[in-house]
Amino acid sequence: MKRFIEVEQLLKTQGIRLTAQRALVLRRAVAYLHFTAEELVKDVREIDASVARGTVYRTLALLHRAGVVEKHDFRYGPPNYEVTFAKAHHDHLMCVQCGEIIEFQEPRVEALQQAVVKRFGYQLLSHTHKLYGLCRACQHADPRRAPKHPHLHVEEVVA
Amino acid sequence: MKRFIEVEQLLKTQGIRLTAQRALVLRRAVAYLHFTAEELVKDVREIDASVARGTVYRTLALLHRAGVVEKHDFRYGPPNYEVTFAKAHHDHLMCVQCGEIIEFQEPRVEALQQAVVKRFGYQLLSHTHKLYGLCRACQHADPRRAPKHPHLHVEEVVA
DNA sequence: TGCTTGTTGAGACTGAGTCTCAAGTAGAAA
DNA sequence: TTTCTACTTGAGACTCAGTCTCAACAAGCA
Ligand SMILES: [Zn+2]
Ligand SMILES: [Zn+2]
Ligand SMILES: [Zn+2]
Ligand SMILES: [Zn+2]
Repeated sequence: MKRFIEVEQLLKTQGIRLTAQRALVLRRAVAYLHFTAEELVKDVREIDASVARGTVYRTLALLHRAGVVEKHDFRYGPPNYEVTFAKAHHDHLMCVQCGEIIEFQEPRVEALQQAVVKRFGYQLLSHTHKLYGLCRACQHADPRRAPKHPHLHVEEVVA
Repeated sequence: MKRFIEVEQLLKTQGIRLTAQRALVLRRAVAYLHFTAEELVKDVREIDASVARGTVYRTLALLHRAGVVEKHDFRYGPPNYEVTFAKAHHDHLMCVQCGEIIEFQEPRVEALQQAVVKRFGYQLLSHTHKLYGLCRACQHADPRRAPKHPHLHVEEVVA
C-alpha cells in the first residue's frame, strides 16, 4: 500500500491522470514481485471484467515511461514486469527448473560495467545481467518432479 | 567457410543429417555476426525460395540444441541469433541509438558470477549480461539523424 | 527392391501485443 | 451549470513471430 501511494504521488507530479482503471492496474501490479503482462490482465479482469486488455497494456507502458515499471526478458517463458520504483537496483538469478527468481546485488560487477563501456568510449545507460542455474532443491530433486517456471511470487494480497 | 566445415563435422559426430536445406541455412547463418530468425528466413529464401519458413526455424532450433547457435534477447528489437560455435565466450554492449553491437570479454565479471550463485547455493548453468548505452558517435550526433537499430553486420558474403 | 524413419513444404493456427475508432470521461472555461 | 476540448476507454480487428499438423517426400538400410 505504501508503494502504491508513493507511485500515485509521483504520477501526479508528472501530470499523469490516475483514473480508476489505472489505479486498479497499479494496485495489482505492486502486489506482485514479478509478473507477466497477461497475468496482470487476468488478475485485473478477475476483479473488474470491464477493464479492457488494451488498458492494462497502455497503463503498463505508461508506468514504464514514468520509470515505475521495468521489463525483464528472462530466457525461459514470456517477459516479466516488475515495479522497481523505490527499490534498490538489483539483478536476477533464476532457477531454470522450478522458476524461482532471486534478486541479488553485486557492486563489484556494477563497477566493472563502467570499466567496460569506458574501454569502448560508450556512455552506459542501462544493463541487464541474468544468471540461470539450478537452485539447491532442484539440483537434488528428481527432474521429472518439479514443474517448469510456474507461479509467480505474490507479495501481498490487496483487496 | 572454415566455421561451416567445422560445424558440419560436429553435426556428423552427433548423428544429425545435414540436408541441402540445412546446409543452406547454416551457410547463411555463419555469414552473419548477429541475425534475427526472420532475417535469416528472408536471406535463405532469396537464394532458394522453395525453402519453407518452418525449415529455417527448425534448423535454427536444431543448431541451438547442438550447441552451435545462441539466442540473444536484446531489449530493443526482436531476438538475435549468433553462431557461437568455435567462438570464445563474450557478452554484449549495444548502442541504443544506432544499434551497433560490440562483443566484450571481462573475466572478472565471469568470476564474480560464480561468487554470486555460491551465495545462494545455486549451480550456474548460463548467463546473459548486456550493456546498453550510446556509442561515441551517437553521444555527439544529432539524435534525429541516426536511425534506430538498423542493419546487422554481415561478416562475409557466401555465394 | 521394399521398409522404416526422418525431413520437408504448405499453410493453418497460436499468443502476445498493437492499432483503430467510436463512445465515454475529466477537467477547464465561460 | 453548461460547453468545449483533450484525454481515456472498451471492443474488437489486426499484426507479427513463431509453432503445429500433415501429407508428400527423401535417406538410409535390409
Ligand atoms: Zn546490475
Ligand atoms: Zn527483481
Ligand atoms: Zn559472460
Ligand atoms: Zn556476440
